[in-house]
Amino acid sequence: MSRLDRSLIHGLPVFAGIEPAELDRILDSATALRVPDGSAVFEQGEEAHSFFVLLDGRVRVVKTTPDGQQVTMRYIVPGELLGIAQALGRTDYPASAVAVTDCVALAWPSRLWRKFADVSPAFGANTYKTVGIRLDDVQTQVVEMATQQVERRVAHSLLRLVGQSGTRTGDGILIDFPLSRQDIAEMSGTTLHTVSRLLTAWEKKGLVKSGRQKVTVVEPHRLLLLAEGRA
Amino acid sequence: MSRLDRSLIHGLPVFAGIEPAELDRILDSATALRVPDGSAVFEQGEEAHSFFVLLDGRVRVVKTTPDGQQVTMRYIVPGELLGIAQALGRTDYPASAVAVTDCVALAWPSRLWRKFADVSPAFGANTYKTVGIRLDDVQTQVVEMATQQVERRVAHSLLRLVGQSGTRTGDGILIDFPLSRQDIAEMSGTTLHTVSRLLTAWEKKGLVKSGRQKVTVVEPHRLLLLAEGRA
DNA sequence: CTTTTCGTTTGCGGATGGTCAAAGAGCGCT
DNA sequence: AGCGCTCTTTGACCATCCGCAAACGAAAAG
Repeated sequence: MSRLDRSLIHGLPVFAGIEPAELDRILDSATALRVPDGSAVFEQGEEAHSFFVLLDGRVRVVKTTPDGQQVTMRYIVPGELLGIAQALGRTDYPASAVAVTDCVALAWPSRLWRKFADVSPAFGANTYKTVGIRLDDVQTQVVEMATQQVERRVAHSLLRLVGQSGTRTGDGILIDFPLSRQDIAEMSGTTLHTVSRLLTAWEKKGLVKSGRQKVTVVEPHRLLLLAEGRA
Repeated sequence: MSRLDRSLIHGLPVFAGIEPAELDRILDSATALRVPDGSAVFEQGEEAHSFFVLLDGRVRVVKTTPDGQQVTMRYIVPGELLGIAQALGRTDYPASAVAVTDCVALAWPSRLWRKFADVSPAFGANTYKTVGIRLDDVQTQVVEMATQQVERRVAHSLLRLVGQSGTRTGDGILIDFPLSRQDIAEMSGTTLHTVSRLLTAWEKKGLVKSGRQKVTVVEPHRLLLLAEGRA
C-alpha cells in the first residue's frame, strides 16, 4: 500500500502536538475506507476491532433499544474520532455508526490505540479530551431531557446541527446533509409527527425553512431564544 | 501527618494491579476528608482542584440548570472515584457532589492524577474504565429518557439504587441512605408528585414498602419486569 | 411518462404526567 | 409533651404530546 498523504490528517485537532515523524508512522498503519451512504461503519454489540477518524461525510451514532426504537446519540463530522470504545476498556461497540452521506475514514486496529497513546502522550490526551467533551454533551442531553419540554429540545437539536454542519446560504444556515423529521425526532426523544408540527409552526414564524430531508435555519438567534426558554 | 493505613484502599477496584510500593506513595500524598451529611465535596463550576475516592457514605452528583432545576446524574458509593474531570482535560467540575450521609473520602490534588497514571499504567486504565462505564450509564439514561415513560424510568432508578446500596432486611431490600420522593424524581426526570403516586400504587401491589425518605423494594423481580416493560 | 415509494402534513382523540392547592404525617427540637 | 418543619399524600384540573389514520407531495424507479 502506498503511503497516505500526510495532509489528510495534518491540522486535525486529534493529531495536534504530535511529531511529524510519529504522524507518518501512524499514517502508515492506517487503512483508508470508503463508506457509502446508508451503510454502517460498525454495529452496536460488535467486537470493537477498529477505531476511526472521519475524513469526509457525516456519520450518525445511534443506539437501538431491545424493542427496536432508535436514539441518535450524536452526529460525527470530519476530523472527529469514532469507535474509541476500546480506549475506555470496552471490548464491543456500545452503539452503531451509520453513514448518512458517502464517507471517507481512516481506520486502525483497536490495539494500536494504546501504542499510539504510549508513544505520543499528546494523542492520548487528545482522545481523552474528546471523551470528556462527549461525556459532557451526553450529560447535558440528560439534563435537557429531564427538564425541558419537546419544543426546546428540538430547537437545541437543530442548533447543535447548525453549529456542526451548518452552511451559509441565501436563506439562512442550511444543515448540509439529508435530515428527515424522523432523524430529528430520534435526536430529541420525540416523534416525527411532533417534529413536523413544530417545523411547520416555526416556518410560519419565519424561524426556519424546511423541505424533504432538508432544514434551513433562517433566524438562529430567535431559535436560540426559544431553545433557552426565553421566548 | 501519619501515614494512612494501606488497608483503607487495599482491594478497591480503582487500585487493582498496582504495586504495594506505589500504593504507599499514593497514600502518602492523600488527604483524608470528613464530609458531613448535606455539605458539598465540590461545587459545579468550581476549579477542579482535587479528585477523590469515597471511602464511606453516599454522595449525590447533581447538575443544576441555569433556572435552578436539579438533575441527579448518579450516586457514588464507597470505593468509587469522584471528581475526575481533570483526567478528561477539564479544568472545572461539571457538576456538584453533595454528601447525602456523613462521608469519608481521600483527596488528591488534581495534578497528581497524571503522575499516578504515568507511574502506574494500571491506575490510568482503571480510571478510564470507570469513565467508560459512566459514559455508558449516561448514554443508557438518555435512551431511557427518550423512549420510556415515567413509570419505567422510576422503576429503573430504584433498581439501580438497590444494586448499589441495597441492604437485605426482613421485608425486602432497603436502600440504605435517606432518599426522598424529590430525590427519586431528580434521578428520573419527573416530579415528586408523580413519584409519590407511583410508590403508593406499587405499595398496593406489594412491590415496595416506603416511608419518609425510605424505600424498601419487596419484590425486585416484579419491579424489574415493570422496568423492562414486560409487565 | 407512469407508477411506486418514501417522507411529510394534518386532524382527532386520549392518556400521560405536570401544576396547583391543601391537608396529613413523621421527626426532631425545645 | 408540644411545636414546627419537612416530607408526603391526594384531589382536581389541564396542557403537552403521543398514537392512529388518512391524505398529500415529491422524488425515484421502471
